[in-house]
Amino acid sequence: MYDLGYFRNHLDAITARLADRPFSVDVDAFRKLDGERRAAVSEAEALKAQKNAESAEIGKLKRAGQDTADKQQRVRELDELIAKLDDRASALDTEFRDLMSGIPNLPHESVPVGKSAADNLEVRRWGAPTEFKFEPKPHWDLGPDLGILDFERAAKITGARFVVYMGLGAKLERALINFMLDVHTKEHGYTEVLPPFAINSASLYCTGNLPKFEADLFKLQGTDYYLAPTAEVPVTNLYRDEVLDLDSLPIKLCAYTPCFRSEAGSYGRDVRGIIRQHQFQKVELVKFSKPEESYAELDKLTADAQDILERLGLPYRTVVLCTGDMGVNPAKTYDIEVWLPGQNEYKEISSCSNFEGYQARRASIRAKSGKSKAEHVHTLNGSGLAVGRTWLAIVENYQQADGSVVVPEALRSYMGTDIIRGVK
RNA sequence: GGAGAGGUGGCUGAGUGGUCGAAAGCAGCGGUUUGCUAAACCGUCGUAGGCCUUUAAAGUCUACCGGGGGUUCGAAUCCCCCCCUCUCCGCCA
Repeated sequence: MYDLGYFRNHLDAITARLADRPFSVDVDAFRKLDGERRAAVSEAEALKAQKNAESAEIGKLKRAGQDTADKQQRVRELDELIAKLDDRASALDTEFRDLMSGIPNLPHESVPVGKSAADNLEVRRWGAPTEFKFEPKPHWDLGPDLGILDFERAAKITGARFVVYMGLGAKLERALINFMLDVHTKEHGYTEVLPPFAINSASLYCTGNLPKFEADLFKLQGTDYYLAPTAEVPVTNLYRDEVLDLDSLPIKLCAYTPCFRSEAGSYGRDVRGIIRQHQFQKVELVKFSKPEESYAELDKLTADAQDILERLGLPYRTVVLCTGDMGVNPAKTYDIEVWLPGQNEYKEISSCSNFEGYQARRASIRAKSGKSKAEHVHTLNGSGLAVGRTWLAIVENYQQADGSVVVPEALRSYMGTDIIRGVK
């Protein structure tokens, strides 16, 4: 959501930059609707002012003991007129809001122009793709062979795109969660949050998941609650409708949650293994920043996520998403892609974004210090990391010729073992 | 699930039909006083939208006292529904 005054006054520049996404702002429709809406509001408000004045008059006359029947009748008639104008004004206002909330965020000036993932800009590469003296297997073979992943039973108890982790597989997931939370809280300065996993529609609206992406969510029947698609939603909404102390910024939070996504529209993509599931675990990083510091904070947040991969010895690269590949809500996004030998490619394991004031305006998250007027903060978030994808990256990168998996040094104290062998 | 009490500005809290966008206090901001600090005193201090204006400010209007509907010429105040918080009872990991 844009600031209306800013949007009006920078219409040409905004329209030009959004064309890079590509998104075409219907400028004529905007101007027309904005004009009609303002005219309708003015008209209705003028009548309301008249009505309020007459009502006050009636009060005075009554206290003076005079008859006011005529005046009351006139206000009643005025009221009918106002009701009609109000209906029109609010209909136009709703239409206008829908138009505005459908306009994607303005890409930051540092975001490269491009059409697809092929145009993303690589900004960092760490390590080299793992080399093997044998043919590496994908995790969907390694996992079941080791008895640590069970797709068939997951399909039985729930359905497709769910998985059961068994034994050391379950423990590896838990170890990763604890490892990530420990590094972020003890060394990167984040405060741990454990939010509700079910969230209401207002929260989803503020982060931009609703109304546009309702189809991607699981809704709890008979309630206004949805299963969280990411901890970004509950954690960003922590300070919805609040005025924070500017001096307390940046606020740095991290949260472990399961994430639930219906994956509507992704049929046929990543169908094998645990790359794309209806439920996956994630440790999320969220920041509330001063506007002037938000890009420095984005770089730090991205570095915090990369640090996890480096400690685990997993090769990765980081790209800036180009205008054509980024989501509608962020102003800038870094994707961190981990090397997966089983697929022979780099695959997204974290997405770190600066939303600037786009979410904060929807959610009314502001900050002030003493003399300053409350201003909207900038919100940022990124995966730190997607646990399931980290799990499979370890299994694939640390696999041995005999099918066992070496546990990365950093996880051994959490795992209580340095190797995962088959239980059969 | 049952019974009761509540939800008012950044915070605390008064306000049961018109003079209420809302007392008072705290915090903040500007100032006076003052070796410094503290204190005291004076002033100021909500948000959004419309009009006016080149913009902003100022001015003015509209809306907002948990959310939605209703009664009334007029609602923070009365009525209905919902949400949330607290207390007690029941149930329960």
